[in-house]
Amino acid sequence: MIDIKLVRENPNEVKKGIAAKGFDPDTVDDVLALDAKRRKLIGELEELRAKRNEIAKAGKVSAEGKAVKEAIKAREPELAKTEEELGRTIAQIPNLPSKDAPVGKNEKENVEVRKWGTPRKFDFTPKDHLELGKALGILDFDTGAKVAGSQFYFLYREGALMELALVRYAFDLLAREGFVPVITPDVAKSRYYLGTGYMPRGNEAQTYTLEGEDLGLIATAEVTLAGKHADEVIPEGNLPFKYIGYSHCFRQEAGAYGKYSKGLYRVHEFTKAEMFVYCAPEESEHMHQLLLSMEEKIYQGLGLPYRVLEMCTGDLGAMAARKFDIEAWMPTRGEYGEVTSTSNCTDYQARNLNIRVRRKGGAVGYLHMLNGTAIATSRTPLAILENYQNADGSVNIPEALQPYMGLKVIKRE
RNA sequence: GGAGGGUUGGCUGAGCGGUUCAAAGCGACGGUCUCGAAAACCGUUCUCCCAUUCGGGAGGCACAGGUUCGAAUCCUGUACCCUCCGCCA
Repeated sequence: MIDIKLVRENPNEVKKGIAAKGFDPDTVDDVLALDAKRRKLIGELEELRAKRNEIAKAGKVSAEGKAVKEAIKAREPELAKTEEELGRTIAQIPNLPSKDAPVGKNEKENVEVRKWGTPRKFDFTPKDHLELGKALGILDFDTGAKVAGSQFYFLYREGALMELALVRYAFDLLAREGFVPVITPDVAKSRYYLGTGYMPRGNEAQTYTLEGEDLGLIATAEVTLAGKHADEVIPEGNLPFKYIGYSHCFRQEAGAYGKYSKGLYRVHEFTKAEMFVYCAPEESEHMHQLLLSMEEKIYQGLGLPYRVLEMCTGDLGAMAARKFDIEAWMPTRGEYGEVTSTSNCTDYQARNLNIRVRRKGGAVGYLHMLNGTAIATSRTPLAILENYQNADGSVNIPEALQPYMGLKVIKRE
């Protein structure tokens, strides 16, 4: 949620930020009107309550007291309704983009920050990961579809081992950097998936919900790691908290079909190691760069050529003030494809989940929250299979994973 | 799944229908003292609304309803935590 005070005091700046993100700036006027209405109702109601308190002091049954009670009861629903409406409306205002975020309408205007590595030139026609995985007997979408539906898959043998190796590789690397390894639940209550911005309904619905329960399958450990400290006030001296979380991730991907959606690029369930940071506001920009540098370290370690993109304002989404993606080279696509994303959500999620910091001076305020992909074990194996393939259909294992897998190449005799 | 017990400001913890407009302690912050610090002493330390200078008012005791002139306190429902039993990886 955005700071209502910011909307009141600086409506034009808020409108500008909203418009840059491609959201409707008129929402600001709706919020201001509802806020004014709310304050007027509070004034009236408080006057009545003061009267009630005065009458109650007399300490006896009174007809006037009864009348005031009825008047209060009659007015309270209108305030409740206004506040509910205000809450719903203000939730539609996204986090404002950072001043550093490049202005742009959509993903076409994202800015390439840098490139690392050189895409390999093949002296044979490279196969895509589906063909490679099937021939090697390590990746099986057919059985996934049979048992769970389309866009689910089974992993076998080295495919299964590679997933575990990738997770372990990322966990070991990040634990050395001071991130606390965490395994979280794969489900969370609605408050947490909604508070982190994952909707179960609508055009871009992500979250699967459990029938008859206030629970949803998480789309990322960001949800559970953000929920971990909900309603807490954390002493400044204890920050930052840096976590590397493991979870399965479930996504409806409603309406997300395109030419690159096949195979491991877009699936309903995958495993992910996700970084998550809580820090003081003035530290968040630095932490964001730290998360990005961790991601680059991971992909450099895997020897996958990549480029870093900074999202323009129009492609930031509601939560992020600033966001970087890493795109790894995907040979059969002939271009780079997203494998990580790191967002600085500033105080926006913290306000949703009521997570605050107690400053050294004694003041209390919302802290900043950031997330970043370490390894998604769907898209990263995709990139490994395609980049490390040999003419005979075997696939080399990146050096960094060899100790975890105990082999150097995946091949079938 | 069954039976009990519990949930109070940053923390510990009183209160169990009207001198409590949530006691007390701890911690934190400001001040006095000091060359400086510690100790001691004084003050501040939930949220919202109005005045925005002194201040005034309302709400808040897990959450949502209800009873009452008056609810942290009584009633109903829900969530979570603890103990025991059952079932089970």
